[in-house]
Amino acid sequence: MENPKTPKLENQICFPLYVIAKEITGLYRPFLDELDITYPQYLVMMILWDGDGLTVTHIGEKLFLDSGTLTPLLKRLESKGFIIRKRKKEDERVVEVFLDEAGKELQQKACEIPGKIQERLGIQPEELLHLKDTVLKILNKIEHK
Amino acid sequence: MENPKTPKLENQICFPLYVIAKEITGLYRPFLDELDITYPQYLVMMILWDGDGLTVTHIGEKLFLDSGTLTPLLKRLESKGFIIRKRKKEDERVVEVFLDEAGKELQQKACEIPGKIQERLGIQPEELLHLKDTVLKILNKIEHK
DNA sequence: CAAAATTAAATTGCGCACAATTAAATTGGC
DNA sequence: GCCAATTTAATTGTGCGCAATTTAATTTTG
Repeated sequence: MENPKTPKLENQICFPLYVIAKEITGLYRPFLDELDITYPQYLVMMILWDGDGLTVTHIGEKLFLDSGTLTPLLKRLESKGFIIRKRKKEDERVVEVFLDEAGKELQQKACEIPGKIQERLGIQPEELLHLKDTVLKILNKIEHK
Repeated sequence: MENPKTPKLENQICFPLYVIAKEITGLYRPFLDELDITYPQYLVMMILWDGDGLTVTHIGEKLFLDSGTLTPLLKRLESKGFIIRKRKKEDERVVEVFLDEAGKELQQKACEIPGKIQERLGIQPEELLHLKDTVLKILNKIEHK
């Protein structure tokens, strides 16, 4: 402990972010358990509810994930009947992802989640928006270097 | 997409937090690679540099991690010579964690990291402090319910 | 004191996250 | 048209992260 420059947990900015991300996904867990999906799977489903037929690469760009993470995740969603993976005819390298029936039904059930989370968080929406703005601004800086 | 309450990625507060936590740990990676440790291992080492001899449970409370995560992580740190795990004589259930020689040497090398990260982030320290305050405030609310 | 309850860590099992490599399809250059 | 380069997913391997269970030690209780 001689060196005054020794990194300390309480000086870290990344650590609180790492913790809060874990804690908030923990808040989602009971609700997502009922839908039989995980938080990363929920992220994928949200993208597809907004319009399906996206490629694995495109989903990865939106979520900052690579095929090493997505391929097995998508296979799990497919095996549960939430999505369908189809190789594109014009380019057999590409896999397009579509909603399956159970995935469309899931959408209705998922509509209750945001409200429940907000309630559980108990924080002013403006404050959350401000936090989000700050985070997005920093993310933008990190990405563009 | 009929239901207007359908959760959307761009409305999520958790998603940007999840992304920024991943991105910032990504910034640490090249520097931590040189020390042959991961980010979670770095968190443990920071705690020990501040004073060693803590129990697994105590470390877990500081990092919000359980023994299922910590036990194998600590074994990896031990096998690399950074720490030593010792069962307490007065209570054999308890494992206390101490710095080993390589772990003390690591401390000196690690002192350069915070500066390099801050440089790479290129963000005003005040802004980071404000972000941290906001996150800690929200974390406090979540914890105490 | 002995049985029950509690506590601490380890173990098991599953699902990310990511680097590195591989396999297959497509594109571009000559 | 053919070969090299590129692109897209999939695969392999390692390390978290967490729920659930197990094991062992200690404490509490009757």
